[in-house]
Amino acid sequence: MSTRGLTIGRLAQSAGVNLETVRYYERIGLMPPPPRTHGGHRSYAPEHVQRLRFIRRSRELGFGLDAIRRLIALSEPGVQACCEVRDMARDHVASIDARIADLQRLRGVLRQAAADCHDGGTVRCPVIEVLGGASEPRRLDQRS
Amino acid sequence: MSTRGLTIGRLAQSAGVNLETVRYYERIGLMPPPPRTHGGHRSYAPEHVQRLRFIRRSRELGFGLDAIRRLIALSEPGVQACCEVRDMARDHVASIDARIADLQRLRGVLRQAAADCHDGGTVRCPVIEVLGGASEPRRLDQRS
DNA sequence: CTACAACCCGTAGCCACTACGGGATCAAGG
DNA sequence: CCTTGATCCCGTAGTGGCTACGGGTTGTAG
Repeated sequence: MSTRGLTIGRLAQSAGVNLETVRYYERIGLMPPPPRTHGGHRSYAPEHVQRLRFIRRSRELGFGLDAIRRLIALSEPGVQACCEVRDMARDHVASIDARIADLQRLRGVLRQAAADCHDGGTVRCPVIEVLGGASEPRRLDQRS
Repeated sequence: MSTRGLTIGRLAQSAGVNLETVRYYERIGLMPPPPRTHGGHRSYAPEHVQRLRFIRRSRELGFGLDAIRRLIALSEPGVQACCEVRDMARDHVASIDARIADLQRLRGVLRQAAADCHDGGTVRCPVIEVLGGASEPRRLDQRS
């Protein structure tokens, strides 16, 4: 056969994604199961590259896989869903704003503590003091 | 016994941490295994509250559990390790800065795309266009 | 036809928890 | 003393988004 498709490795490479990740996306239904060769190897068409790039770019922009699933559905041709997509983008911007604000607060506290440590003039380490200090209960999120 | 310690529930409550999380911290060696009552229930002393608060506060400030382990070791009385602690704080500030910069970039792209969507004058959805577009390979991190 | 790369699949690991289930224990009230 | 109900015990599995491993099969270039 002359016009056979891309192997999973080439697909992954041309979309800039790990090979194992492609299989993972297929398992969770984010990439469609492609046709197989006689021997069972996956054989992809150029549309698959498009789709995988779309997913990667969306991930880069911070969307979760569920959101990406929705974005894919909304971007199907024939679906007039620009407003919904725009709203998702706006919501996401808002959550990014919140994350940034959060990080800036942490940054402030830590920088100050590290700065106080400047010339070792204090008896106790100011950073440790900050860590030991009390604070309002605040929910921890799952990031490091 | 009159002066018996706190139950795990009270400890968790007074440090503002989930009860299951305390047991998790013990499993991974972040909290020491406390004495037990006759019937096998954990019995904590006030120092444990201190330590758990330290951990929670460090988590809030974005340190990972391994880093916290190091911070705890460095904050033991008698250890003169203020500089190392300060360096850890500085490193952490740097990584927070990187994350903020990253998020601000995403934010810019998304906001622009959402703004272009303003009055539906375009044929295709600008947000979808952005998601479909190419970009430099960039490592994805594990956050949503 | 033989090497060897690339693929197959299932499973387990990562982080930092959180949740569940079925049983034991504790403290207070009757 | 006995019951009741809250709390605790432990082990295990699930979360998100991958990544890695191992042992076997297939595809392809020389």
